[in-house]
Amino acid sequence: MKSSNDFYNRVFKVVKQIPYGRVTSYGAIARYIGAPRSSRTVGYAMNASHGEQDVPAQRVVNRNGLLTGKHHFQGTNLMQQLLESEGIVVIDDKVQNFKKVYWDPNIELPAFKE
DNA sequence: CGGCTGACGTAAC
DNA sequence: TGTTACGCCAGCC
Repeated sequence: MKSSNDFYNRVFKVVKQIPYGRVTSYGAIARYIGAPRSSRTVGYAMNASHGEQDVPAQRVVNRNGLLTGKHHFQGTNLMQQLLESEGIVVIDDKVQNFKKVYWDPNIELPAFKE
């Protein structure tokens, strides 16, 4: 197996492991699952995360801390509201103190374990 | 089977 | 330091 389906599965799994009040980037997840060049595909996988209620896609932003995928959410600023509800300061679709709330699975997590 | 698109990232200018 | 161009992998037409 280890096919595209697994790729999505890994992305979902990592995103689900994101702690409360923290955010991460697509590239970090991509690198963690073993696809450092598939950052774009990670975001694409997030598109399918809509079927996964346990996947806090709002905690996943780009390297700049910008809420690039907020447009894909139901509401116009639903993503921002969710992040602010977690204590994350979001101004102009940009995560403030991104360095503080940034959560890197490659650092926080020892290794990928199924 | 070929080509285009896309919630990104890095390099180059 | 800001902007532009390219690459990357997976999904869809």
